[in-house]
Amino acid sequence: MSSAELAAIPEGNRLLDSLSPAEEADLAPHLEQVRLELKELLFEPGKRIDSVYFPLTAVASLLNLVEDTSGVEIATVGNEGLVGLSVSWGINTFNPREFVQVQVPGDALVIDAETFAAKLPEAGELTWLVHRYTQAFVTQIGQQVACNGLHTIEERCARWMLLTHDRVGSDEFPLTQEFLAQMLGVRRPSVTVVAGVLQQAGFIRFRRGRITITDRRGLESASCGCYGVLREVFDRLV
Amino acid sequence: MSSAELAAIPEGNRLLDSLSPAEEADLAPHLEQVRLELKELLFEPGKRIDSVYFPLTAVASLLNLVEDTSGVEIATVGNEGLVGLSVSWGINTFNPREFVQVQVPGDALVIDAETFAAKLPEAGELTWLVHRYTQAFVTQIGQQVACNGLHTIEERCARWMLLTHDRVGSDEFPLTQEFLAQMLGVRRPSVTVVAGVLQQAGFIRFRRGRITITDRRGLESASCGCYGVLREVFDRLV
DNA sequence: CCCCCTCTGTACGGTAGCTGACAGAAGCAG
DNA sequence: CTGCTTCTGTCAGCTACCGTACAGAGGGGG
Repeated sequence: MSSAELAAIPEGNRLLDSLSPAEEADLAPHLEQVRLELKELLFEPGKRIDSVYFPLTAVASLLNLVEDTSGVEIATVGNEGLVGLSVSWGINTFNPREFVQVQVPGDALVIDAETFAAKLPEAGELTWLVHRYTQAFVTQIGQQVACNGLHTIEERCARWMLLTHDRVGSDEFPLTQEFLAQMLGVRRPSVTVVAGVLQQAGFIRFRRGRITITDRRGLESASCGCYGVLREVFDRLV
Repeated sequence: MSSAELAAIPEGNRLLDSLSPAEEADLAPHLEQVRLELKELLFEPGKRIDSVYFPLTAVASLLNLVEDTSGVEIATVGNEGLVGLSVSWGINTFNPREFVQVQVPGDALVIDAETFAAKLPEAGELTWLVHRYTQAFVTQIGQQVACNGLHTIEERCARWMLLTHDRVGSDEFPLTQEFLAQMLGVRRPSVTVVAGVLQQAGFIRFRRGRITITDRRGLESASCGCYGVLREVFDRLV
């Protein structure tokens, strides 16, 4: 990390953007802007959590290691949230069966975990913000439980693309079918098939590791209701 | 509710049992013992949370309303935890798409939500307890995400029975196949089939709305690894 | 320019679980 | 005992998805 301190917090993270000037000024000196690269691991199973990340344009996934799989997605975090939430309830060691990986490269703000934890008991805006995000985060995972059990791969693919699209703020971003298959916990050829359907319908375009969203509305119609639910939760709570 | 105040906290809830005598004495006057009946709703979608429950022998489920389903299970809470956790992060209105239902009738301790919330900022044992349980709770849901997507109905049935068995402290408890099917988000006949297999193997016995666990070890072998993971998490954190 | 590697498309047999429908059995109420 | 309700068992056909395998196609590096 460089030691360049920030005088003001760059815009882009929806949580931090809603801080008052006073709290922003208080926090800014402890934040630092970094670039997160594709597939970079932010937290690894059982390791110490020493930083908390607020994504600006990057998107990361919380993944669960199950048996032989290379990780099923539990939740995604982008500009609406933060990575390392458990610090807020005093847990500084990462879950031994989970890890966090960058899915879409981009920028993020970083703060030292202990510094962050020390700010929370003051019960200011930041604390309330984190509490609201906690609620949104737990709701997101809960929805994911239902979605994974009930909905088709096509619906879930669409949902995933929409959620990511909302967070990167660009119609095109890197994504391989292999990667998406891992997130959803399904076979890669299954993704190829449904991606073909969605592409045929004109909703998306896949091109060797990059996806372009060409028709959001269409994609929404192909998705299960979970997308709408999650979107609404984040709009309400963040 | 009766207004009978408790001088000491009855044993049975693993969280409360680990409090020191001093903190126990502090909390006891605010707790009250109640009986929770089968299928009773503790929290309903979008309603105010005015009590927090610490199950003794009862077990409750957090359920997600998805479209037309009558609720898919997100998490179960028994004597290892508490119901109404979001109060600890300042959220007093229940999620508009979730509710909590009693699955296995039994006793619980109740405390007024505001009284409970007021105790937390003191950062004593109780707070730390709640924080550890928060971590366990989030981990449980995360595991459920992976489990729902990857494992067979038979494995998930076994996992569910084992988790419940751990919490009720009795080999027999009420359970219909219809109910279990709803929890897992599958059809009832599918449950009948796998229940038949498990019964044939001598692990359980179903008798018109009641189940008896006859061979835990066997049941563990039929379950997916998720049971072991969750068990380990609760033992470590609670 | 060519090679190679990664990513994507496709195919075939197999199976878990679904839809829908119905029949039997256990227990309760009269 | 009789009847009704609730719970459990079973079946036949169907679909989504899996396991596995292989063939093409885009694109960067030499």
